Amino acid sequence: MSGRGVGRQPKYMRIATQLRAGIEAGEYGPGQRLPGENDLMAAHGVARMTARQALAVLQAEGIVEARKGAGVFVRDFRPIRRHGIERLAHAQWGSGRSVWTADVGERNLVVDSVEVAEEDAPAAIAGVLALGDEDRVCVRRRRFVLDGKPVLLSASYLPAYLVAETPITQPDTGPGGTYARLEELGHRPVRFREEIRSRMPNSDESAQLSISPGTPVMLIGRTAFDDQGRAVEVNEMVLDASAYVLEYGFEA
Amino acid sequence: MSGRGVGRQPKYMRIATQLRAGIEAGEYGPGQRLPGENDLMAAHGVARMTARQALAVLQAEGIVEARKGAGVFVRDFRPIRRHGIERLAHAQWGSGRSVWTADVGERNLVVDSVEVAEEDAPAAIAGVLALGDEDRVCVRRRRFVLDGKPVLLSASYLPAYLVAETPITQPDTGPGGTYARLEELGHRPVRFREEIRSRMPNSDESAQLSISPGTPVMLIGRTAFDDQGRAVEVNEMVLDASAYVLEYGFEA
DNA sequence: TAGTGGTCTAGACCACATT
DNA sequence: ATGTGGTCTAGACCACTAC
Repeated sequence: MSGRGVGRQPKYMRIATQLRAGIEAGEYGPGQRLPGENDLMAAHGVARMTARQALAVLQAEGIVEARKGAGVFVRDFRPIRRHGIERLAHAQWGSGRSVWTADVGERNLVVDSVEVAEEDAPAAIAGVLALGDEDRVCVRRRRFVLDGKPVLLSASYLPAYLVAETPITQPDTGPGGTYARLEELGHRPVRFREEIRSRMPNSDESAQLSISPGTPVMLIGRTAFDDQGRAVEVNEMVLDASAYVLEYGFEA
Repeated sequence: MSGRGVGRQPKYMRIATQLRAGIEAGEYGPGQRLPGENDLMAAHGVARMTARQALAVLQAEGIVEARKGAGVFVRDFRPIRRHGIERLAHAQWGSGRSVWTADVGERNLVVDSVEVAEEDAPAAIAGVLALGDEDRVCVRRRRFVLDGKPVLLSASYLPAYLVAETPITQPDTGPGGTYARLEELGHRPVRFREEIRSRMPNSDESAQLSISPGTPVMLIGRTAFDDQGRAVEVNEMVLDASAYVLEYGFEA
């Protein structure tokens, strides 16, 4: 081999850096095709694996997307804004609107699939909801699709004995959704806590959200409390991080 | 080659899946070493590149960390909790405490480096702060280190003409920090907006936070408004996502 | 059909960390 | 000194996409 010690940097990294610069300079715009493996082999006189490695760097950074049989393309981002606080104001769900219409502006965010089940409570959930070992939970799993692309998985956990025989155990919870039903049950949510983390998706999340390599997920864990200070719902959400900006506004 | 069509899955993926299962089953605990490239080659009868690819999958998922010359190890996570709202309550900075002491509990989060400069405003910042083309900004760049590991980069932008000749242009802003000084200038922050995104780090962020492969960053963009509704500060933060949980609590 | 990215082999040398 | 992961070559066959 020749001159690896010279550049101080691995070849694949130099190639990746050069391509990245081209993208940032607008030489390759969003949606456009980059030089492929064969192009890079010829242009830089390297083996296929080395060219692949360079492209893999950009994929891992999430700025580029490989399409089998077609090429490698610059990714485009159009995240939607999720208002963490206003969207849960009582006026929103008190008036019969879906909590999800406030989010998206002109774009089309819809529920793709709903699945309701009664299950044993995972330990972490049971702890938050203050359930006993025997208590079960009602789980509402939903997937949301934006313009045809799945962007959000949601699993809502509620104490089974609390919501039994109510529309909450049905796919369609009726006007105002789960929170309006909880209010009718005497457990109006008055306080919320949201916890946000981020990590790379596991293979399951990756498949369900068809997440491209190099894209993390954001995890929102929301707990709803009634006026007794009692946790009545835990909602675990998994978001495609490239599709979302979360916003929180508050007073000092 | 033999039998790739049989398993329906690539070899490296089968190997990765098996290792992942071992980790989830506790067979390899946090901090423990996984079978290395040579082990996997022998155990599965594959070439080095294939074994590498399997380990690369787990690295990209952020659940495993390679240490050159030593081996591949299961990562350990101990995120710290950042309270997005209580921490900015007036009582916190009004009484002369640092905004950063409320966060961390027993652990040791300290400022590693401070850099203050007057610069031209980036377009996006200028827009939020409603600056003209000629206006400049005071930029306060800081890096925070938790138990020896850098976890947070912060860049605070303020209109230069507003903070000129004040302690805000000094590395040490005095008791209560920037917000206490803004209050003395008649621009007490009364409202905040935080926007949260997540993506993979660029090479600069990766280096400054020494982020391991497969770990995203969270970006918090905070805007502070005074009682005139005027934006007086924009703070752009980059967090190591494996080190943080963000928390927001609010009323319905 | 031609070209693309995806997987895989069987070698090699290197810098590095631990023993 | 040994073993580890990191880089790289030069081949190969495959499935897929676009024409």
